[in-house]
Amino acid sequence: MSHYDTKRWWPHESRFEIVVGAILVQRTRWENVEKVIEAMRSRGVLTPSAISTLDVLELERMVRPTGFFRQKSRRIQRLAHHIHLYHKGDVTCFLKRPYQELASDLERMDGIGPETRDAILLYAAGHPVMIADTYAIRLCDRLGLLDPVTPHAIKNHLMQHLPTTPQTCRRAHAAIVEHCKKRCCAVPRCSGCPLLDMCEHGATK
DNA sequence: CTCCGGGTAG
DNA sequence: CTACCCGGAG
Repeated sequence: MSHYDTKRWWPHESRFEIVVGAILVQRTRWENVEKVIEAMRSRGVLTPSAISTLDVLELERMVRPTGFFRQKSRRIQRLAHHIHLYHKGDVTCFLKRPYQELASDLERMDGIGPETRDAILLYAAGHPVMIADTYAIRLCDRLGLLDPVTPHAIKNHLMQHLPTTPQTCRRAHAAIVEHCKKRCCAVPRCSGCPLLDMCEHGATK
């Protein structure tokens, strides 16, 4: 798990790219996100100001491979417009504010729920936050770690048991995603799983 | 063909 | 709970 690093986990060339990617990746495979990001890059629109003035139909065409293209394109454009309007189009300016201020700012945005908010807080803004995504929820559920498996409970649980630096949060998140992709997927591959002896789901199979 | 993926809003 | 939506795997 120590060979994970942010660049590898969330490849990017700018902070804005992380923010856009966080919305694009919702219910979507990362490979499709990369295609869209690459299309945007070659079109030269990977800045808040460029996105906010872009024809929404053109944005839709680029976003299409990640699904939910009408929603996502508009949500990205609104976010870009917000940064363009209130932060001079400077993403760093938008991100480099006190945790609470940024968090509640993100929560007001259309298309940014708890998970996307936390992903942006961790990967783009560098705040130490654990991300309770589908993977973490499924894993905790099967392990039988928490009685009510809620995102909030998972977040607290993880942050209680790990030193909460941005680095450890990223590595923990990466490790959970990797494990769930390889083993604890929708149709789990329990045989040979390193967590089998501590897993309720595996024990009953 | 069906199912699934680093969710969110109503 | 459903709608939003595409691309890939099986």
